[in-house]
Amino acid sequence: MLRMKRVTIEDVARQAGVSIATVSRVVSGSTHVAPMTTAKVQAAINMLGYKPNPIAKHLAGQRTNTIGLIVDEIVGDFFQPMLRGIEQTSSEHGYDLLIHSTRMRRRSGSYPVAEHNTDGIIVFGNSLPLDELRRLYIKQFPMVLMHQTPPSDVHVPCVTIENKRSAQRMVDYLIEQRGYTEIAFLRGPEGNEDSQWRELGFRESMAAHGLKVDDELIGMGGFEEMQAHHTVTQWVRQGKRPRCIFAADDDSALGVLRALKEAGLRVPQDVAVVGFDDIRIASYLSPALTTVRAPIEQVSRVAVETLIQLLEGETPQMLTLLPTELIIRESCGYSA
Amino acid sequence: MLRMKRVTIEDVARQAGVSIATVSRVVSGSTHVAPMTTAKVQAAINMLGYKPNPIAKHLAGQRTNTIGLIVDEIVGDFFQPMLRGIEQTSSEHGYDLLIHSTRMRRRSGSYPVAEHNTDGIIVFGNSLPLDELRRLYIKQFPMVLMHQTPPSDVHVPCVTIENKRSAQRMVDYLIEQRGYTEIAFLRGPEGNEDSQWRELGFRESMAAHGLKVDDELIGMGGFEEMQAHHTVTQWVRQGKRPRCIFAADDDSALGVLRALKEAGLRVPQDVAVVGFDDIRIASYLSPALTTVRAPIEQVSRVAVETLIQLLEGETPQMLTLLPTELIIRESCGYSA
DNA sequence: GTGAAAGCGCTAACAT
DNA sequence: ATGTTAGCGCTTTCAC
Repeated sequence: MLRMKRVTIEDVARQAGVSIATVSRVVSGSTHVAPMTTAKVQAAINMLGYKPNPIAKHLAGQRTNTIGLIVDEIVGDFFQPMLRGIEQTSSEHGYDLLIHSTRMRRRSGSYPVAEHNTDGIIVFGNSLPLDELRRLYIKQFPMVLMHQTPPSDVHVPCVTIENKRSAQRMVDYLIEQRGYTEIAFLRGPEGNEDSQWRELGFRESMAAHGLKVDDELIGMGGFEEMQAHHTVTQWVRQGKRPRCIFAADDDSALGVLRALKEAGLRVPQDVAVVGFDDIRIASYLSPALTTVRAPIEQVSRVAVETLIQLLEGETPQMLTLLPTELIIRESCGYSA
Repeated sequence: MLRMKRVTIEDVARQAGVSIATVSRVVSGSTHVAPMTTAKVQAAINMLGYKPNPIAKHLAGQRTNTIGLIVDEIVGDFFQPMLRGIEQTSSEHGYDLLIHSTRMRRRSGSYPVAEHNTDGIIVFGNSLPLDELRRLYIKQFPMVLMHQTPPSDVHVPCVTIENKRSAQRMVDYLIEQRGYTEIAFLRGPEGNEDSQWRELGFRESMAAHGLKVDDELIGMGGFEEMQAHHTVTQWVRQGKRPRCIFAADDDSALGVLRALKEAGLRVPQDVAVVGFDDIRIASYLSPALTTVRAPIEQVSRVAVETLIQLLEGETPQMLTLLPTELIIRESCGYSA
């Protein structure tokens, strides 16, 4: 495809009767330029409709003015608010956004979004393998992690939510306000950090109330409707029937609800169910799902702001934990 | 932030004892290079860990290897499958993805994602004002429209779904299979093209069956729960009670369902409701929502492929209409 | 305050 | 088959 001839800095310089250096100065505002000269240059710029070419700027200036976002997979209710926060904040700060999903690809061993085309990146969860993370860290390439803390030898800022404390508060509520003593927990995927913290919060609350955690009632939910459904169906078949099930995320809570319904058990009368995330469906279910609302968009915003601090040479906070909100609805036994 | 000294093409050339041109040839594979030389260069590349700098490549080569996506707002259930399709397809073809939302911004009158940093763009809906669309078109800048046909003077490929035909089929079903004769229609936002085609399909089906469309029963849904709720609530207050309501999208169908419930009307016994899109919630509602499933991810894939054809100088299809699927659930009166 | 000129890292003629 | 070199459009010393 042929590209039309662009208006370059030279055209402007010629038109204004100055050198390209002066035009550059006027455009960037880096050095003082005589008011008259500035006016002439501005006039030429407007007349010609000059737009600086960012690519050339990047080559010369050694920066791209672009932020990269690396995610595992573009999927789930989680994704949209996350991207929204990142895009908006980047844009507000004048950065472009390059996005890349690492799922299913790994062409030639190198990642298409990294130091060569961005000034810094935001890494969601464990979308980047540890060795790549280390490589970038050693190179001192600016990056911020979201929803995943870095390994101890990688000293990079991290923004996430108060997983442990939230789970703890939820379980406190279930025990203290609803009077449940037998609570099952449905884990997220193997190694998922969010899930680990939530489980820890669950266990600490149970312990703090002098309640025993029955290991038979710690199951796999996989942050997935299907897996959770399977686990709970098995429980029911084996005669295990906890009074309450805490699913580590709302998607698995969906599976729990379906499994209970199929087993002829009523929610919340027979079994109470709570989730985590407050996905959109949560409030539309009947009974509506009690859950924890995570400020996903806010996490994104803070992540971008943290990265920009890094880019500007400031020293950002290394760990940011954003607070959540308990959303009490009918599925836990509450009624208005 | 200081950047480490990069390994450049010159370092490789020196190390391999050849010229930079030869290195460039080996890397790009553009011209035949003697096997021995190739081997030497490869060895040097590996040894030094050389990575070509895309920015320099872009400046010199006049292309960015990047596709831009322009959307209005990052919001809704629609967004995630759309982006997913675009990201995957771009990536599969070796393109990076730059994304920009035009909502709420318009810094310095120029758009941050356009001809200066991409080889071509995909424009969703009417996220780009007409004058900008024209400007790019006149410049012959490669672009493809999604879910919106271009104005007649802008000859650009467009990919969308069979809106009219789908609506028609839905209404055919409602009339022929369910026996409804009085059907209301809830429009999308003013000027939204999807909605216009859907309304047309609705009207044609009604006409084809010799049924009158009552203009009092054409209301505003705005592709939004709130607006739809408001409209239907007004209808009920005014004693209008259509036997069936066709909401132009599922979000508005949600508002319809809520309004009817609040008015004490049963779905589908008193009023049947159908939507369009098949958002995730649709199947979880009770009654589950009858709707039209749109192949959103597929539209994205085709849009990217079309753009790439354009970039490669081929002549793509100018209009692609992807078929949909009727999803019949309980809200229209169907029972298994 | 402003101009000249040296890069930034690479591609693509043009030579050889 | 390979080397030489002129850009790509801009930023940034370094002089004047």
